[in-house]
Amino acid sequence: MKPENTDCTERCPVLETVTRWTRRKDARPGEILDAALDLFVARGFSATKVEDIARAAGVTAGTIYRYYANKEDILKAVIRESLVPTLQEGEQLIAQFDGSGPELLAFVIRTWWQMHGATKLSGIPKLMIAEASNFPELARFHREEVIARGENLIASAIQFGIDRGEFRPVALDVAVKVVVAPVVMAMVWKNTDICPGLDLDHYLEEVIETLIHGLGARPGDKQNGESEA
Amino acid sequence: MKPENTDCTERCPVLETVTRWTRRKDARPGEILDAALDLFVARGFSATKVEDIARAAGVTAGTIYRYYANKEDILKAVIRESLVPTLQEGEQLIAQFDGSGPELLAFVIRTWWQMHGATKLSGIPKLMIAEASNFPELARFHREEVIARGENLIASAIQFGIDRGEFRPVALDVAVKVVVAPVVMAMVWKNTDICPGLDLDHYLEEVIETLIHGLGARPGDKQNGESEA
DNA sequence: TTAAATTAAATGAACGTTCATTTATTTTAT
DNA sequence: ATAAAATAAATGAACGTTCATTTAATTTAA
Repeated sequence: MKPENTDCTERCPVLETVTRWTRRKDARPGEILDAALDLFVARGFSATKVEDIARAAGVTAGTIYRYYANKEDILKAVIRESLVPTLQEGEQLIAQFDGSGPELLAFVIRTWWQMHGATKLSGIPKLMIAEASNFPELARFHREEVIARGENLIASAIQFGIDRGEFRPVALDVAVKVVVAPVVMAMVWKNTDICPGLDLDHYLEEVIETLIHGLGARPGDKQNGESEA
Repeated sequence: MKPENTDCTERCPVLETVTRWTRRKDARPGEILDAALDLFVARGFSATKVEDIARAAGVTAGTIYRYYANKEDILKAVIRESLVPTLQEGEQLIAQFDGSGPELLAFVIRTWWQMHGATKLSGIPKLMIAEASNFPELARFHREEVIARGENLIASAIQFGIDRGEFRPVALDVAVKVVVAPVVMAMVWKNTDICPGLDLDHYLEEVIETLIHGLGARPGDKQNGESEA
């Protein structure tokens, strides 16, 4: 009986030949990023050790430096490969959507939650909030690659509703934050035990309800572009 | 001409005698907490070195351990001494308030912002979001001493509006989060450069407007406690 | 045989905490 | 009052870890 295979690095099927490890140049990066996302989300960027990522990915710390220049580079890659693609997908979904402004806004929030909130990606906002000030280059990357595009997406949905007279003519940059804030907080709460018992789905539906009626056009509203009375 | 007094620790007036330091048993703790809050907020808990706090407070690292058992204890003291008292103050203000439900909600949010958002204390939510999972005891302390009391405060304001028929009968625990989220995010944004150009006061007024109308009672609402039709 | 992939060990800086020692202040005894 | 004695504040160096990154040695695959 063989000893338990506790720290064998191979994951691919190995039949007869007992090799200590196998060369898997193409599979490594993905496995490293998978492990890194899990750990970054659970413990934060600083608190995650490169060696932990390595162990979770079935390699040694040294190996990681063959694929990524440094720890920051790992997180950038995680964002680039797993988060950014979903934004493109989201942009397409919105372009195809057919319905009212309020319906579009609800759709955007629910889709956002399905694609991020309900997945491991929900941990990234907390990560960036926590580490942005200590890793400015990381913050810049995230702002340009993720936030800017995500907010454009929300902005277009709100503008759509304003144009149809269903939302009041709020300042777009501010309104975007009003929509973004409760959703981002939901992701933060999901990845912290700050709010143990909260039913996030219930919360989100209430957010949608509140936003749609809170942003809704009202009798006395002046039209977009009009000057003060 | 004397050499510049670069690292002299004394802050009290010293006339002739050049002393390396003075004993200031009663002044030290406050100065240490002041410095600690600044640094914790700016850099996060983990990233703040005890020696940095010491230097900023005009003492040495060793001195800090005369007053606080460890780094976590410093943060607890900061919260206990600077944040918790403002909650008591807030509770009183609300008890005295005279006005409608929507007016009370707006008052609570503006007061909260004046007392926390506009001060250094605004950095604490970011701090807790960032470190809660790595310092469970700190998280528990914050949840019990700060969050629980703060949410009771919000809850009572919303309940007041529901009782007067001005707000619709939302689930209280969820509604509290709907109110809390955009304010907490404002504090987070204020302490990160995630949203560089945002006008937070404008944002907050829009949040208030949106919440009041979003939570507002509407013709078809069933009364609190009624069963489904 | 060789080059690329991977490991394992080494490096060096950082940091929370401890503690022996120094120094300022307070108390005591005269 | 005063000076010696006692107390307690504060220092600063050192310890013991931890951890990102580097380097050298090994293993694999072609």
